[in-house]
Amino acid sequence: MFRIIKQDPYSRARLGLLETNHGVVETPAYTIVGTHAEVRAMSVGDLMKAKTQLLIVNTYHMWRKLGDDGVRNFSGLHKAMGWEKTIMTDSGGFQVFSMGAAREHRVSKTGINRNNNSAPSADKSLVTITEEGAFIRDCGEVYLDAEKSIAIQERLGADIIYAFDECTSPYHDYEYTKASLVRTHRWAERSLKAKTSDQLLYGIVQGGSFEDLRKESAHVIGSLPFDGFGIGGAFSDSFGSTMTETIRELDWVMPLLPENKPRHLLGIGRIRDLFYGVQAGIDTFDCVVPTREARHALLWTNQGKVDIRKGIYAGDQTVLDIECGCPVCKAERVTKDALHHLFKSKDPEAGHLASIHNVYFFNDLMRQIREAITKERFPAFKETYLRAYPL
RNA sequence: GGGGCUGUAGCUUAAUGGUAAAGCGCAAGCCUGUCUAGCUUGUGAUGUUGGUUCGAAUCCAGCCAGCCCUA
Repeated sequence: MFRIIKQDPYSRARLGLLETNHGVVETPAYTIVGTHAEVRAMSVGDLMKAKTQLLIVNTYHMWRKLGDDGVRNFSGLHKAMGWEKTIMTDSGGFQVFSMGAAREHRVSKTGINRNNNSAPSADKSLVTITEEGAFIRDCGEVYLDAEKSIAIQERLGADIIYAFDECTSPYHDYEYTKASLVRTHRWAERSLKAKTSDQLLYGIVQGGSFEDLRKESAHVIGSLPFDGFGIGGAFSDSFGSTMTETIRELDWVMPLLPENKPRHLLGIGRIRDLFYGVQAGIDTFDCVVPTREARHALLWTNQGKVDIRKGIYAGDQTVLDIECGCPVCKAERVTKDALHHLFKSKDPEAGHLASIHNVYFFNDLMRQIREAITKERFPAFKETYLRAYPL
């Protein structure tokens, strides 16, 4: 289970050990996203070398990929992936959002989607949500609900699984958000009831950006016999910009959740987010940013964020990040020039090397945060780091 | 020396005599429980001088440049 081994005297941050069926996760920790049971552009060996402790796989996508029969006969994620450490699966609730309200409202996880030039037909919601569950038009209509999600997640066999929830959009009004919240709470109880395995089941707190709903959700979900809690929702803002919304929501929610159980911030994880999340008492994070941005040539380094495609890096024979201990920077000493040209020529090795670097960078940042908490200098570390790296 | 071919953006190519397009490059931005190893925006050209025409990248002539053939 979960053990808090040190409480930060200056904030709600804590150092913990999350014991799962596949190893112990030192928290605060980063979760790398491997949607279809593989982290794009990375092998299991790469993930190990990049100090990865745990992965998250997506239930909806695995279900769609394998089919009902494939799920029934599935050998389990650990075996299928060759990954012996901790794995969590998302419930599929977020896909209901991203294919539904997110599409219709043209929003992403953290705000208005500026990349909204898609054809009008692409903006129609593909989802119909009822009290029972969600109907999704995805190459024919499919149906997902709490019992189904839990059944699939049990077959997938991750160490940590999530209750089926509905994620709301920042453009949903109070009325809708409240109705959705009540439904998510009923789905949470159904998820608990449906589970027959010894997997750890996390409940998900929703409530949008409404204080009373967030608090109500934290109270209701927090009092159910879950093994841990996810903080979900699409935020109308991220820590990265004005850092008002999400941090405010965490301040409402976190004090109401049981202290001794792990908390996971779903889908959030840029650098600022991590510091403010840890400070608020978050134990684990997951986010596609390290891997997706790596494939999009955006590298997070100790010297700041680098878009390695830019022309100034052509001919730059210095190592990507001289202060980085990752295999790409330290062992292979890959230069900015080399990475630049790999990206320019669309060589698959570009995304591969970039992913190793970014994943290592985020995992190592979490290690430094744990070390700072151990030494009781988390606030100072946070201030120093964010001053040098205001992203 | 003679003959031929070709000259459009930094590059590679479009454009029945009728608003000079595109890809790459370059530049700026975006990505947060992955339908995205991707997306958006911007930059920038008819070798040159004349002629024909209401109108020329396009037709004609001279010049310039490159390539080919030939003495």
